[in-house]
Formats: sequence, structure tokens, C-alpha cells
Amino acid sequence: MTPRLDTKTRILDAAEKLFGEKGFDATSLRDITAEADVNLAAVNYHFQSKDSLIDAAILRRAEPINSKRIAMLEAAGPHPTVEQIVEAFVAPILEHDEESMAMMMARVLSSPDVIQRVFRGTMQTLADRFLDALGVALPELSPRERMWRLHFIGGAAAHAVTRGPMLRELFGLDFRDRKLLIARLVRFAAAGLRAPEGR
Amino acid sequence: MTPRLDTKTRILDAAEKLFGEKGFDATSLRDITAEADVNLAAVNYHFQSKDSLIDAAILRRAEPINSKRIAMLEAAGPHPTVEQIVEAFVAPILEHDEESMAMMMARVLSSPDVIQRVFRGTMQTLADRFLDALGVALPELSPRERMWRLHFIGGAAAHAVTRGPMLRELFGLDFRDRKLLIARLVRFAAAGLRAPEGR
DNA sequence: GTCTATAGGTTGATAGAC
DNA sequence: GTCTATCAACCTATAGAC
Repeated sequence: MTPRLDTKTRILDAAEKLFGEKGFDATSLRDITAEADVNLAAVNYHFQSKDSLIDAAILRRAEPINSKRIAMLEAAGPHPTVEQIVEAFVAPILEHDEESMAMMMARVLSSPDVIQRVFRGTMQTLADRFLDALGVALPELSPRERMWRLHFIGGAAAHAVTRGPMLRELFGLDFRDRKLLIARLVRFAAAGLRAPEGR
Repeated sequence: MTPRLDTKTRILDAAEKLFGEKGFDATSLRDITAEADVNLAAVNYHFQSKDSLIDAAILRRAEPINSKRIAMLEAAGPHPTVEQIVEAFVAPILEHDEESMAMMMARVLSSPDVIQRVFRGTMQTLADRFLDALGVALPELSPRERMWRLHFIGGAAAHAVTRGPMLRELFGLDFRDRKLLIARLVRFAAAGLRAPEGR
């Protein structure tokens, strides 16, 4: 039998699942404690408030993901291709084992309020790192155009995750499709990045 | 002086604004009636429930937008270019006068629950229409690849809208930037659509 | 660390006077 | 059609026993 995880982890796991499924505002602490099979008061003991729990749930995943992004980018050497840059940017979100986590991250990307509270410094330095890499691979693009295109790619990735379950309902998709989806997105995004800037 | 709009319209306007800013779940009926300067009970008189109000607020905008999408696609003639198809798909969302509406639509796109309840038939027929047009312009792409790429573009458009206000904080953007943003997105997406499918 | 109990506030919805 | 007043249900957060 699997040992019962400690309360704090159980809460985080349940919160992540429900935040992804229903969103942050629609998920109550009671929903979470029921899912985690722990007492309501345990939430406020281990975390101080609902907002702190949201932050903790997000940061538990965002940190390793962003680390992996940087690692993949550096593993590609000093002159990564456009494809390598894009894959380092999107693969760590899309390939993760737990779908619940990807769903929660998609919620984050589409909630300006949460993003502003949690991501501020972290995301900015990450974006700068990738914008620099893009600047080397595609020196003919203006900085502003690079920024917009990186946002487009982030939006496409988030959307792919959010709509994933719905699309899986329509077509039967097996587990290998996650790698295939990454390949699709990389090809699409790399071609978009290479488009001439125009005017 | 501008005449006071009727109560039903005032409620819809206020709901749209707040839904876009805070999301559907985080916006209470009291928030809405305060913003609209109408009585709380008026919401349940004109609309039956909060869910019905959400549906009404979305459909008031979705219908004209989708009509305009189809109109732009048909205005491009029987053999529209890839650029014309993309522009017909994204411009009606991005170019609309009221930012509040664009924000609300972005919320819809990132809420699987709401999308499933409201859009089911409408969005499916719209997507089919654009997938057919893409099939003519890019016959070498498989139907499934076309579908994924259209989703990527929808996600990029939604993301561009959601992050718009935040980006506007960082750089000073004037009102002409909406057309420029559309041009950027069209160029990026058209190049992505033309990428070879691979394998 | 985990529980019960409850405070204190907000929510969506409605009944009924005007 | 619009208002006041109110209900029942829900929420987050905390105090205090074990």
C-alpha cells in the first residue's frame, strides 16, 4: 500500500488539481480539504491564508519548470537554434507528467491578477534570458518584435494545454501525443519566429 | 448630456467590464449592480441567474464577432490567402473598440467550463468554416495539423489581449498599436501555418 | 499537528411593497 | 420595473481543547 503523504503535500496536491479544474476563485478551501481528506483548519495552520496557498501551489511547480527551461536552453550550447530555443521554452510545461499541473499553469497565464502577484521577478528574468537567446539566433528581429512573438508562443502553449482535455474527448489520444504536440508547436512557432518583420 | 441607458444594457456593460477585469467567479452580482448603479434585484428580474447573465454577456459579443469573422473571410473571395484567413480569424477580436470586451473574451477562452456551456455549437461551426478555408489554401496540411495550428493561433490572440494592459504599462502604446498588433500576429501566424508538417 | 466549534462576512436568490 | 429587506447557504479565518 502507498504510504499516506504528509498533510502539507496532500493539501498542495489537492489544491493543484482543483485550481486547474475550476480556477482559483471557484475553488474553496473546503473543496480542497475534502479532496485531500484533511481538516479545514490544517490549511490555515500550514499555510497562512488562501492567497498564500495559491502562491505556494504555483511556486512549487514554477520553480522546477523554469529551472528546466534554463537547463534545456544551456544544454543547447552557446548558439542554440530557433527550434532548440522554442523547445526549451514550451516543453517543460507541456511534457510534465501530471496534467493537473499543466492545467493550473494555464490558469495562471490567463489570470493577470495572479501573474502579477507571483511571477513579477521570476518571469521577467526568464523572459529576458530567452529574449537574449532569440536575439542571437534571429538578430534581424527588433527587440519589441521578439517580445511579442515570445508572448504569442506562450499563449499558444497555454491554449494547447487548456483545450487538451476537450480535444482528447473528441479524438482518442494516447500518451505519446504529448511529445507529438510539442513537436507540432515547435515547428509552428519556429516558422513564425523566422517570418520577416515587415515595415 | 448622454441619456441614461436602460437597465438591462447597463447591467450587461458593467458585467462585461468586471468579468474581463476580475473573471467570472471573482465578480459578484453586487459588484455588478454597484458598477451599473442599479438595484441588486434588477439582475434577477432581467436575467434569471448569474449563470444566465454570464451567458448573455458573452453571447452579446460573440455573435457579432463571429459574424464579422465569416464576413471578412467571404469578402476575401473564393480563394483567400493564408494571411487573409488569419486576419479574418483574429482581427474581429483584437480590433474591437472596447478593451473590456476583449478581456472578457480572453477569460472565456481560458475557462474550459464556460466555453463548454456557451460555445458548443457556435464555435464548432466557426472553426469548421476556417478549417475548410485553410484546407484550400494549404492542401498539404493534414486536417489534424490544421486544427492544432488554428488552436495555436487562437491561444496567441487570447494571450495578446490578456497581457495587453500589462505590456501597455511597461511601454507607452498609442491607439494605433491595435492595428500593428494584428499585423504582427498575422505575419507570425501565417508563417507558422506554412511550416512543413514534418514526418 | 490535528481537531471542533464558531465568529464574521459575503454570496445568489427571492418575497412583497410601491 | 424598481425598490427594501431578508433568507439560507456558503465562504475564510481563528480560538482553544486535545
